[in-house]
Amino acid sequence: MKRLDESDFASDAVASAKALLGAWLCRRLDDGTVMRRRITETEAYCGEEDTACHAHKGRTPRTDVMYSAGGCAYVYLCYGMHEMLNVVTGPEGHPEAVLIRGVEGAEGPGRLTKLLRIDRSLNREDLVSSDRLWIESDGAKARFTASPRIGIAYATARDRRRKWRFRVEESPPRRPA
DNA sequence: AAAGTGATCATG
DNA sequence: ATGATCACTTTG
Repeated sequence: MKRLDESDFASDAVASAKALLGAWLCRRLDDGTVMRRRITETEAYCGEEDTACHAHKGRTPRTDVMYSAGGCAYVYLCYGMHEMLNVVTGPEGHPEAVLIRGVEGAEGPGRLTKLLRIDRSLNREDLVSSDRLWIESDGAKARFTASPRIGIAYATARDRRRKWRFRVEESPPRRPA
């Protein structure tokens, strides 16, 4: 098991979104407890050209963090109540991020942040060096399925159609021998 | 099906 | 200052 570093977050959001499936999202609370959950679902958001991406209208106070080099967290509040966790990827200056949509035991972007107590105080947290939030992986590639992204009705039809949502394939039900 | 909730950004 | 919008979840 290896902690992901700068090089692991350097690739584009689509590649990163696939690679993060099966990796462990790790969180250390102030009281010292550490939680680790396997990532089961991700979505890629890919630059100003991607009309589904928050940064498609350019750099604003909120999207500024997406322009930094891959490896930090982008956490924002959605619908006034759900904290959403993203991992910024790619080179500095190009706003790409992977939305973490689910971990084992907490399917749904708002549920996993609640479970792992992730909120906007972790916005801009450096996942490479932080002792509060990081990712580990054994490098194994998970089998996954690709489908269109959720909740992006505002995007162009072309971008709505892109299959940039990725989910680990469920292990086949074990049959008695 | 619809509410609940508040930050964000574009408009004035 | 105001108002529309929103990468969602829960409840009925």
